[in-house]
Amino acid sequence: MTTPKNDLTLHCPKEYLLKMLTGKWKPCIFRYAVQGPVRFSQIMKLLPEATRQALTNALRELEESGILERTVVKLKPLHVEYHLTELGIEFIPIFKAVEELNLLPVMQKN
Amino acid sequence: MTTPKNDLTLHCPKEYLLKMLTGKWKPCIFRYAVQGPVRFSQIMKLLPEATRQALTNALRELEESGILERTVVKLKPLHVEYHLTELGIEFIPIFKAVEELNLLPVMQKN
DNA sequence: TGGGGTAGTCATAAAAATTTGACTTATTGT
DNA sequence: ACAATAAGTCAAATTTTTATGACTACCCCA
Repeated sequence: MTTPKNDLTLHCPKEYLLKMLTGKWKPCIFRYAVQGPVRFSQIMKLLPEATRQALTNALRELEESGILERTVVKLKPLHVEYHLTELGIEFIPIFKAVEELNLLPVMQKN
Repeated sequence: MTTPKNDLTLHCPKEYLLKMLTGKWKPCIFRYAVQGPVRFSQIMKLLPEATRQALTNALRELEESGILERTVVKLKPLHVEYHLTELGIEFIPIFKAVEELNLLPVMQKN
């Protein structure tokens, strides 16, 4: 997401933000990050079906969107931590709104 | 979206819903539909960059997700109308949450 | 000096989404 | 009967996204 390929900003600047949270793994990662800082290895365990590549892509995009920040933690076993930025925190209500949906009619289809 | 290829339901049932609203044009169409029923031709005028095909795809997916309903209006010039279903109405708060984001830090990047 | 852990990168392949351009169907106005 | 409008469909090409598998870099401990 260096320069958004499918740039919705012209027509719908706000929907463009919705796009920032989409992709196969970004929503999941976002929700983990809401709980507190997460490590790369943690995410891999939480999402065993995702490949390293897929996760680094998702994380880079979340970074470039300004939603997550990556920091190297110089401790014990040196590791990397991802945490929500101020902008990222502003996205939380969107997920709150998703949480409050009545899923039943949808889930029954599957 | 016959059967979702990238099925997030296993890990994140709710994010799967977010996916229902994404794609290049679905968010835009959804927002028009929130204002009231919209016709195919109207949407084409509102989104001149989208092709017919792209719009029919998006509309079919929104239908299959149970968000929009398609009805043929037997009047004047016979036409087709898309309007939000009950489930669709439940999605409105998600967009409300998007509306309330502080966009400035993001928009300045572009 | 050599593992083991953590966090990646890189090139390539496969799959999914989107675009292109031509063609279709039904209804209506003249 | 003819053309126009509204709402499409279809096959093929292109673009974007995601997956695969091999390889790298850094630090720490024994």
